[in-house]
Amino acid sequence: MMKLSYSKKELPNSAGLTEAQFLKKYDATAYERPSVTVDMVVFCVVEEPVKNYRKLPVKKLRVLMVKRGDHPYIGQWALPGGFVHLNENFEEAVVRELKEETNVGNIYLDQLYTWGEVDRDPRTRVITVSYLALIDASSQIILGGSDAIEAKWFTVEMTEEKSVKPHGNAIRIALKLIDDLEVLSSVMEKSNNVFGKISKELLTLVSSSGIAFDHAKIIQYGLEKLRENALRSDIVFNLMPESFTLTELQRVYEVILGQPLLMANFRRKVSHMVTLADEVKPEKSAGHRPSQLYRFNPNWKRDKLEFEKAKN
Amino acid sequence: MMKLSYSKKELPNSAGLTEAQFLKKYDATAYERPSVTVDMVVFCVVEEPVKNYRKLPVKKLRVLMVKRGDHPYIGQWALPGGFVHLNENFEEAVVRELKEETNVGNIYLDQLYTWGEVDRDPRTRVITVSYLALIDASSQIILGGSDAIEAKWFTVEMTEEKSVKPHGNAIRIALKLIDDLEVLSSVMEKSNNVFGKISKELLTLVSSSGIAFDHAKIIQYGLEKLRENALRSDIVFNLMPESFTLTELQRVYEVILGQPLLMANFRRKVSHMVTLADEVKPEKSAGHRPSQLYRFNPNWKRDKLEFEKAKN
DNA sequence: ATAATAGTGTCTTTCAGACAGTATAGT
DNA sequence: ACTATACTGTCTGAAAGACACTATTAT
Repeated sequence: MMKLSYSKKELPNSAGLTEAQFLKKYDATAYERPSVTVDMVVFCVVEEPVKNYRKLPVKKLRVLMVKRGDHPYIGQWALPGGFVHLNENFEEAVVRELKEETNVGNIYLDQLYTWGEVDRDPRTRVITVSYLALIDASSQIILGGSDAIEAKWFTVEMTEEKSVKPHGNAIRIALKLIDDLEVLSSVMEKSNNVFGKISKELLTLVSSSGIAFDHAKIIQYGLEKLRENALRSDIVFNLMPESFTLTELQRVYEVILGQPLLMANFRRKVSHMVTLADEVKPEKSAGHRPSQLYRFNPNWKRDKLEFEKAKN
Repeated sequence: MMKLSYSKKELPNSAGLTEAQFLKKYDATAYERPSVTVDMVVFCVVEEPVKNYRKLPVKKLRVLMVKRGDHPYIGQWALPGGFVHLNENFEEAVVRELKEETNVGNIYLDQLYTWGEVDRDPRTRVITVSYLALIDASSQIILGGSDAIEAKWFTVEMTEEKSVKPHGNAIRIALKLIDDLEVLSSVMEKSNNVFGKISKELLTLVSSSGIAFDHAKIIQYGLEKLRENALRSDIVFNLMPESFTLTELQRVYEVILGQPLLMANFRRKVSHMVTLADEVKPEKSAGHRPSQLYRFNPNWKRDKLEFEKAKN
């Protein structure tokens, strides 16, 4: 190894500059640079009452959308989000933007994907770091923050359907965002494109009505990740209130996964992630056996390990 | 609903501008903007010969690194990558940068994570979209592309170790990048931080020797994702040559997962993803039963479905 | 009694883990 | 014969799926 007569910090570059000199001279505006934003896919699950007084309310998955007040896509609905300031981290930007539109504080955040297609915004090159946010519907959000921004929740419905294509098969995905007043919709197509021996999943936007930019794709991606992680982790509990019945929990899983689950098996699966709250759900005129309330056990992984150790 | 006298495109905003007028006036430089780069974690698996003539060569996981010729971190090793041009997509930038340093063409790419901490680069705010790239070692790469950039492969070794902390437990991760001439190393810590009821995994850099920026974290993240996906998908085949023996395939899985696998079970697991190549591995003085060659079957998912249908 | 939800027990099927056993080459 | 890799068969136990059965409440 070469013997250094400089300390690391003083090592000069090919122009003879030390690091301190180099940084002083560095021109951050030498190249044209893209805009960077964060967008949030904020999900929550709410109950919709049902006519039959004995039946349980139906759970619906909702996503938060914001009405665009300016070009481009003026009047259409977009994901909440905004530009990342130079002196803030992504998650700080997410929290700040969310505060401007809602009063949400401490929420679950997870980075989803970064969208950078050249033409995705007609104004200029805009790169969007998207985040999945999950909130508990009982901590009711007051929409409309400091700005006079129009924001509301839409019920999410997504259906998939195989479509036969000349070059291999594809899946057609229909996304509907439903509200008392309007229905937004989008059709996407997921195809398996093969480059040489490498096959890659490609999601393309076929049509979009009322949903701005490529935000339908971002919602689809967010829901897909939520589905994948629902069975592998405990993130679903971020959608639950402090205490809940196991049936309520099951309905939340079902609305995320888009399919019914068998009660006995579901309870076996989640049993080690919850603890009995030792209370019964207070219901007026339930007309059926009262249900136990449970809480999420944040230490379930450790507890499970100890339980299995004790068994052997 | 309000009746519109304008078509959507002609709808004026609050300043009375149509979309065309708005876009013409739009000043893309109004706000200060960050730099955006792509960085690639390029893995391959190579064989290291062994003294005993009968024993099989040992597989090693390698990652491609580039020597920094300028400040900051001059003389240290960094992931290959570079600035994203305004008129190119991320993957185009990745392919372009990879061409400048190697002669690699058609390779597997998958977006990993976007790193945006304010202080991660001393020059200015730099946001990095990281990509996982897998290449087959037999398609031998010639290092050093158009530029006179010094690039080479380092063997990756990562060990994890529990460390007890006052606030909950943490995992200490030691990363070593090994080469004939030098050893780079880094220590990281993965902790479970709890904010309210939300618990979040946090990876922090404890120390880094010879590895520039936060690139040790990016390598760790890339290897973690590779491990997770190795068992769930077929991406490992992107590390394999056209034809291979099942033992070779198993060794590649083992070096990724960092643990030995039982042969019989492994073969059961991968059997439906490969097809017999109807050849035997040409070996000089093997001293053991010759092994069959297999190829990856890109249609294994469809074939598996049909096979299960036929059974019922 | 009825209809609704709440909750448990258990059979079956599937799949991962462990391991014993056989096959085939070169020295 | 020995030793190395190559490959198969099968036992076992854990987990997932399916479903029957019991419990409790208001009307």
